[in-house]
Amino acid sequence: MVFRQGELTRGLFFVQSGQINLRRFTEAGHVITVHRATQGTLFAEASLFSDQYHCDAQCITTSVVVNIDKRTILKRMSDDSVFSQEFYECLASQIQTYRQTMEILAIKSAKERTLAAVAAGYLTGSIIELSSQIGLTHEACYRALRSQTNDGVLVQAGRGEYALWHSSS
Amino acid sequence: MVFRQGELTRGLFFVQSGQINLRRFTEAGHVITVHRATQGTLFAEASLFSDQYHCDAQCITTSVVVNIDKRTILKRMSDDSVFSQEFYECLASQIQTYRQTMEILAIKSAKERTLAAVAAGYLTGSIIELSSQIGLTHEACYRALRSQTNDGVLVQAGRGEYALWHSSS
DNA sequence: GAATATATATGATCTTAATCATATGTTACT
DNA sequence: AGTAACATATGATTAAGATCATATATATTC
Repeated sequence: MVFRQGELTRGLFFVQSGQINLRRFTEAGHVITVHRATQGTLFAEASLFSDQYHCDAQCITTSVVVNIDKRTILKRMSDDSVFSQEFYECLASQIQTYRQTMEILAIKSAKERTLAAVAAGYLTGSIIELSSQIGLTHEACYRALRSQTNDGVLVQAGRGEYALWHSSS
Repeated sequence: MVFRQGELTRGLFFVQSGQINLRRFTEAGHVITVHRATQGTLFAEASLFSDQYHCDAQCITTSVVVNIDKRTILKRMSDDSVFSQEFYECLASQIQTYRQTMEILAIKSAKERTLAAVAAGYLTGSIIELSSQIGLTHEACYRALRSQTNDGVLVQAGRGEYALWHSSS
């Protein structure tokens, strides 16, 4: 557990190795995966401008993360313009990721939604993980993958591994 | 067509009126709608940090967009640390907005999802608009609003206007 | 002011994914 | 090797929302 929802922010984090799930618990008891931080990326950037973390950060594999102190980074951002710019880049790419996830979530059909998620490269971990990211039960996800495989749109590379079918090129 | 995937970036855009679809073509030939930019919002923020646009931007209605020059904004960001910080906050708050929307989208029940959206202040325009934002048909949305009103959780302020019921405080 | 378009609203039916159930394959631990 | 825990996978049933249909209220246009 890197941090918990409601804890006072102590800055953002860099993933040196492993994967970290950012999950938020709603008052209705729902668990939603807000983001999955992967090796070489930052997470909790928005914490710079809020006092409390608004989600849980939990390692899903053995991970090494580096905590980047809040005040230190705010100071460096005003001093070092190159550093500052690279930081924006990072935020902008997160926005793109969220937008894409939302577009995928907007797809009604489970079959099509699952395909879109696989096409967008969301199936890196387990299928259960994928299903929570795209708002489906894992059963519906399995069925969608099977169905797309039967249709020849996806190919099953192994147990729990699916990829887009590349027609002859 | 505002810009195409692969074109050299010339900055970001502000939507004065209309709607613009951002679409990406995957290597397998699939089309993914990454974002639909609406009136009063920015899009292609990430273009500041890359040489080429990585998606198509196509108007879906007659639209007026304002191009904000890339070098101008980058220069100002390195010169003016206050502007820079405000821009950063703008991106960070966009991320939080997306997270909230995703949280609402993650609610399975139409009734609960609609309530959450109203509670979060999403019902500013028409109910049809709300329904498209939260991934429901407008019929399901009307029914959810009626049901929550019957339960006394919402009150109907007028035709197409609903608000949270405030118990005595 | 009449005609047209659009938003609100609700009923009936149908499709789909959730839920519940069960089986098997894989990994981790002892 | 045996067991526990978990992921993958699929079948059966159920519940929920989509779809189709219709009615009315409001807004817009000529």
